[in-house]
Parts: sequence; C-alpha cells; structure tokens
Amino acid sequence: MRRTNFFIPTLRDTPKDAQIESHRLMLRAGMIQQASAGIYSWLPLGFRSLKKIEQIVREEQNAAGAQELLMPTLQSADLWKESGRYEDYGKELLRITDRHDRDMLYGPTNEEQITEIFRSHVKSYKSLPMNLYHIQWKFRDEVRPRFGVMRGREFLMKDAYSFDLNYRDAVHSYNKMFLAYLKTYERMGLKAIPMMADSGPIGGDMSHEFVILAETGESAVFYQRDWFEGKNLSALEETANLQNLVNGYLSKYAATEEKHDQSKCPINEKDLISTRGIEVGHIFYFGTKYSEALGAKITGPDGDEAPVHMGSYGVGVSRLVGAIIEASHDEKGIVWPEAVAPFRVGLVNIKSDDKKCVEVCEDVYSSFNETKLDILYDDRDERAGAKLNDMDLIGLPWQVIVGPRGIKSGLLELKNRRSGTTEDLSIETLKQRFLTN
RNA sequence: CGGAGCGUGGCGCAGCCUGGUAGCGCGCUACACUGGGGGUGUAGAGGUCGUGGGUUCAAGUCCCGCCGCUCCGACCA
Repeated sequence: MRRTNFFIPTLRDTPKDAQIESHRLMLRAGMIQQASAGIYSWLPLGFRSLKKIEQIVREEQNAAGAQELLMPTLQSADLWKESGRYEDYGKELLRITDRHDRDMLYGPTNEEQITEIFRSHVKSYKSLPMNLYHIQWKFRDEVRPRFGVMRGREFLMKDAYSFDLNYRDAVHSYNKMFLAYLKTYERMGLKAIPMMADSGPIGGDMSHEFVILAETGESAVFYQRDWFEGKNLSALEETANLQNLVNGYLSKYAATEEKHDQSKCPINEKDLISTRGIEVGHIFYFGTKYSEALGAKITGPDGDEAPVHMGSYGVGVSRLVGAIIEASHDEKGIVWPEAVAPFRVGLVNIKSDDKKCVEVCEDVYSSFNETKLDILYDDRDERAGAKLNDMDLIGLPWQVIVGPRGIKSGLLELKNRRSGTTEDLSIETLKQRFLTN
C-alpha cells in the first residue's frame, strides 16, 4: 500500500481526552476516532490490526473444533425475559423499542440466543459435543467508559458456547478452549496468564480469566514469582492428556483481585508478585443454568432427557488491540508484534525527488507486493524526519529505509522497530530475507 | 450513580476574574529555497466561541437551563 493512497491521519499533538498510552497512541497513529463516549470508528490502519487479531482468534477456534456462525447484534427481549436476565442485567443492558413498541436490546452477550438455536435443532447426545462461536459487536452501557477501546461501550468480542452431555464432557470442552486461548495469545506475541476468577453475572462454578500483565492494567492481579518457568506451549499437541496440560498451567498460583485473599493464599507473600493486568479473555463453565431456564434438553444414551451442560468463552477482540499496544510500545510509538501489525514492513523513501531512490523503492515495493507481503510504502513528499517519526509512531516491525547515502554503494537500510538495530543490505539480500519461504 | 472539571478554526491552547475589533502554536493550501529524525521564508484559507434562554447600548466573557465530553470513586469483557 502506498502511503499517499492510504488514509492515516497521524496527530502530532496528543488529544487531551486520552489518558493511557495505548489510547493516546491509537489516536496519534490514526487508528481510531471516537464517535461518542466509549464508541469508536476504526480507521484503515486500526482496522487492519483488528482484522488480524480477529483472524488469529478465528483460526484457533476452528482448530479447537469450534464452528463459526453469526448471530445478530439486536435481540428480541423475549428470550431474555425467559432466562430472567432482562430484569437481572440492569442498566448496562441497552434497551431499545422498535416501531411496534416491541422490547429489543443490543446484545451484550449471546447465551440466550445460542441456546435458542441449539434447543430448536439438537435433541440427541449423538450430536454432541458441539461448540459454536461468533465474532460480533456487543454493547454494554458502561457507566464510565474509558481507556479507549480497552473499556468501550461497543466492542468486538468472540464468544463461543459449548454443549455437552454431562459434567465430565463439559470439562473436556472447557479444557480445549483453555488451551486454545493460550495458543491464541501466544500467536499475538502476548504472555497471558490464566487466573482464577469470579464468574460474575454470567454465573457458573468454573471460571478463568486470561490476563496480560501491564502496569496500567485495570485490575490488580497476583501470581507466583516463578509462574513463567517451565511453561512450554509447544507441548500442547493433541497427544497429551488435556487435563494434565491444563493442570500444568494451573499448578502455580495466579488470581485476580476478587479471588485473592492473602490470609488464605497458599503462597508465601515474598514469592508472590502483585501487579496489574488487563483481562483479554474469560471462560466459564456454567452447567445447566441457561439450558434449564430455556428448556434446552437432550436425550442421552439411556433414553433420559436432561438439560445440556454449557460453557461460554469470550475473547475481547477490540480490547486486544489496545491491550497489545499497552504491553508493547516505547516513547516513540507503538511496537507491533509481527503477527498483528497492520503492515509487516514499512518502506521509507528518504529523498522523494531523487530519481535513484524512487527507482529502488518502486523495485522493492513491487516485488513485496507481488508476494502479497504486507508493505506500507511512504511515498509522500515529506522530510525524512517526518516520515521516520511517523513510521516509528505507527510501529511496523520492520523499516526499509532508502536514501542517497546508501544508494551510492548499492545498499539500503533495514531497521528493526523493537530493538532499533539497523543493518545495511543489498536489495537482493533484502528480498531474500523477506520473500523466500 | 456520587464527587470534580472542561466545551473557543482539524489538533493543543490563551482570552472569561474586571463585558467593547476572536488570538497564539502546530497542522492545512500555494510558491520558493531545502532535503538522513517533524527545516526556513513569503503569501493565504479556515471559527454559528456546545446549545437555548436571560441581563445589558453591547456577551466568548455575567446569570439560569439543557446537551456533550473527560477525570476520581463505585461497577465491568
């Protein structure tokens, strides 16, 4: 993509409303624009990262055997009255009335809807296990939205719902999701810790929050000092016993503020790290809470009918964009992990009226494009400083810098955004580095 | 929902106390010089001062209502 054809309204000044670094950077890098409190438009650059994150979530859900579908954002209130949550959910639920004066709501979550789908089609244990998910916009009318997309009112979330015959099978489904989550976050370059958590208004008795550590995180978290030792996700292959794998992750102490009680904590205070974290996923097993309320019953092998056992599994997709930036930035701007960067490589022409520089840039640009490798070519007629600062702000993992200085000896510069290290390469070496394999 | 604050060109702000020609920096447009970390000069464009009412000869400025946004707290993916 050419920068002159790609809308990135970067800001030099920091908008005063932004309070935390990820929010400031998203605004400055031209990724989002606030539409109203807690509601954002995703501009092209932000949209690209959002979609990359969404796609990783999707791939890992599919790999774990979940099936994607899509449920609407607007729901009839009827099902919610049936489950009792229309009354219970309180003011966070955005209630709407249509022209016929029917009660509607903008879904904050979809347990009722998915249960309705399930109950009208699935009657036998032979169809189980089943896990259905969608990636859809949700709305929770937070009293006080803040921190940009990390705590918006409208947000994009992946929510999966598992259906099983009994508790034992449900735990297996839960474990599969548990491990899928670890893989998902790892692919995004994040270290997420599963923590014992409260299940909140969704209800249930087994629940974990996936938390990434960040000083500016919204909640206090506690975990054992040596938590990360011996954790190896590549051991997550299907060969092993799922429960053992999960147990391995849960063997060391980690809990959110609500669940943590120092007086009852098995870990000595000096071996415990107290910091802050951002919740980027939450999984629940809640048994038959909704299936009973909504009459989602299945017939077992013994011929008896019983409510299906359910779990739900959320990933805050839009929140992750902010969370990743919160966990990965420096004083110059964003530092994207490669898998979720809006573009993998940024190409900077230092001297845009130099014929030779243009020629080399066009060469690099077209050969990267041919292989569908994400590249953003800053072809604007700006000063070098402006382009380089912008590139650092946007935070693409690699910068290819083309200027007259290097061109003389047939070299261009490759800079790693994270480490800041640069090396001089020939065009051919550069192409080989990125375009092979 | 309790407490606090802010709405003035695209962004950041001054002007309000003490009423009297709407300003600054950045950005934007054109041209020239310039060209490896946001350069310089010249000439420009751009504002219903959130909104409705009131006081006054006169309101960005004073008074009242409303709306929006932000911060602290309580709450949450």
